[in-house]
Amino acid sequence: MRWNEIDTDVCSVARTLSVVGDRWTLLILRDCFLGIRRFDEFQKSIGLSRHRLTDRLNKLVEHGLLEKKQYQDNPPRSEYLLTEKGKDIHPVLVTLTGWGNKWMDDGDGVPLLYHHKTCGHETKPVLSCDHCGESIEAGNMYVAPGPGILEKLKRGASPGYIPKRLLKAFQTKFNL
Amino acid sequence: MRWNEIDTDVCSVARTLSVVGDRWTLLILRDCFLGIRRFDEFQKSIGLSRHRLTDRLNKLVEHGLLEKKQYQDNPPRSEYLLTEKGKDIHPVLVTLTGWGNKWMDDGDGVPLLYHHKTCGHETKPVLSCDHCGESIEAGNMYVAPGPGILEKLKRGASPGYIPKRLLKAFQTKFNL
DNA sequence: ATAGTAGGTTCCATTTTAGAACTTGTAAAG
DNA sequence: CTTTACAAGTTCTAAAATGGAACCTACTAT
Repeated sequence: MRWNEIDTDVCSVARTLSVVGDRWTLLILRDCFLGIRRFDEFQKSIGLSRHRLTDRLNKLVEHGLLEKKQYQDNPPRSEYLLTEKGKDIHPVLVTLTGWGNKWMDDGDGVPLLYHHKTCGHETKPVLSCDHCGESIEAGNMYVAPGPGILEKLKRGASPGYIPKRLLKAFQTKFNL
Repeated sequence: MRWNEIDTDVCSVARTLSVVGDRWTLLILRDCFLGIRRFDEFQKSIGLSRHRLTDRLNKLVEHGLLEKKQYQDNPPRSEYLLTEKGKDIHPVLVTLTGWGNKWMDDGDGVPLLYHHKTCGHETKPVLSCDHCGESIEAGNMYVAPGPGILEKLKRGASPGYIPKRLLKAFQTKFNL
């Protein structure tokens, strides 16, 4: 399978990765959250080739995570700004950072610390349930088929990535 | 810059991506959380070439996110199990899923829904502060230099990705 | 007149990847 | 006792993606 086919997978992880799942793209978005907006700033900050950067920025604009805005006419110069869709990537960067802070320390300690304006303290963001507020971990949650999968199952197509035993459980439970 | 150099970057996002930031690796981990353990299951589920799969699984074992465990001797057959370090990737997958659910719907609705065992309800996990419990968003948090960056600044090296204005703010605030 | 800045594009050598075929060892089916 | 299937890889080759350097354009400052 080619990478550019995974955006049609019936999986939100795969679909998200089809947009941000290549080398560099998440680093570009990291930079955006740190206030970087211009081509050369991205290039110096990240160190990828100008060639790739052009391509990645264009893709992010195409996908609607960044907006390209001309800030002067002559010569034409533009900057790249996060859209609502782009800003929504923030939790992904926060969880990636959390893992790196915990598992990829090089001995000098955590590179950057987060502070929460609301309470004024240093913070290690954790996932919690939007319903009850309690913490969400791999062990206290489970997945159920959503409309996206049920729709495909009804049409006879089964999303390949769902393990057989899970699929059977779904079929039994939902009479498919 | 080559991709395999980014693990030395003074940034937890970059360091994390040096492990899970290529095509396929996060899909392999997604499968692990769905209960997949064996080579052929991964291959059928994800559809990447066997060649790549071998390589990715080996890297995940090398980095300590998966453990390779022989479950029969003759012929030798093994399965890949999540370690503690691997299980800690869960929040990353959850936030990626959240973004995909919101922004990459193909019209059929959300593929998979999360349920929270603790409260019994469907849940959309959100990030919250481990100190006060209130929500964490891009707008109500900020970054400060941690020991990892301060250490490098004292040695005269400045992590390239920090924007100049942010670096200056750090230097003023911390007398560097 | 020369150098610098900003935002690219073009070219080529190198690296990475996909896909198919092949391997090894066992067990089950005809 | 020969073929087929399964599991987990390995090997090979063509195609695609990438990094790095050089080039281009249109100003501005020295």
